[in-house]
Amino acid sequence: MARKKVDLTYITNDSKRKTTLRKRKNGLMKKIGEISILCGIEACAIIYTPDDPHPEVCPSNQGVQNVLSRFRSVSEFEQSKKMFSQESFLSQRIVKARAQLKKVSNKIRKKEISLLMIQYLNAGNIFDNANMIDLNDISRLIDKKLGEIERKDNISQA
Amino acid sequence: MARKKVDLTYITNDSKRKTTLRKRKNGLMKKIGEISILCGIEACAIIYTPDDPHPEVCPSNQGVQNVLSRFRSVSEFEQSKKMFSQESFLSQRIVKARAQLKKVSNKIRKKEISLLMIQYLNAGNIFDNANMIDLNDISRLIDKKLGEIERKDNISQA
DNA sequence: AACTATTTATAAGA
DNA sequence: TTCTTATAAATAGTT
Repeated sequence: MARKKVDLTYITNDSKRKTTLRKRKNGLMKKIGEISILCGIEACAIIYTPDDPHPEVCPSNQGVQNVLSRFRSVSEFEQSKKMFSQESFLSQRIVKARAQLKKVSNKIRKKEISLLMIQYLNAGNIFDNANMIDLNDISRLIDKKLGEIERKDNISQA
Repeated sequence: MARKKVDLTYITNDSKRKTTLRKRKNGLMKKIGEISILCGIEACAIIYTPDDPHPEVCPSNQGVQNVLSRFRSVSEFEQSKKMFSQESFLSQRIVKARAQLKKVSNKIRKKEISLLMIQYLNAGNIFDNANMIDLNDISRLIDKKLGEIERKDNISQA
């Protein structure tokens, strides 16, 4: 919108496109802020720019930042690798039990993931930093469910 | 913006606020569409309206819809409940094994969830309906990791 | 990065 | 709610 009516097609000129992106991104983020304040709602925009491997999230909230930084610390993945190696001492019998649990936990996990996705999509939660993207909540949920299984066997948590 | 300069504070009048929300939401969604096309990027807005328990996602893509509808079908949760009951026949020994796996799988799960969050936050994937929010991908990843554990015990998948 | 001529968005009114 | 319209805001092209 300005000197000329814009036709809604991909801008092939690289510098023009980049400029337009910068300008419109700013405008968009401003609008998000405005609608949030004016209407007392939660709104969020995610813009993925080609140069930056990380999407621009607005408003930049702590919860999202936490998850991002957590992911970036690859060390966690290294830890889990080590953990796997340590498992090698387990007996065949336990392995069979695992196959059982695997079936159950796969299902549980699917529910968990659906739930997580919903919590994320539920923008009301996105901004509730205290509750939202805290993975501990998910872990607790899992613990509870696994606890249910264990209770069925009249065994307290090992 | 119009007849009067808007002051950036919460609109207390209910009907006015609702009208403004509707208008600005439309504008915002339009802008999102424009920037996506003009700049050849992926952009996404999530707006949470008080009345609707489900946030408005733009662009409404199939992947997100799938997850939402999956969650809404509560029957799935009922199914998983039944599954848990069926587990009651399991022996003490298996229960002990479970406690072991629980520790492992909790850690795995945390990685999984971090990864999922990232995939979601990575807007480039949001729009890749074929790859993104398909929970089967996650399941496959989990299977692979559990497979790794089982391999350590020289046991093929049960 | 700043500047305008215009287009676009939209607050208020009908 | 929908349409209209005056005005504010956004922004395409320019400098």
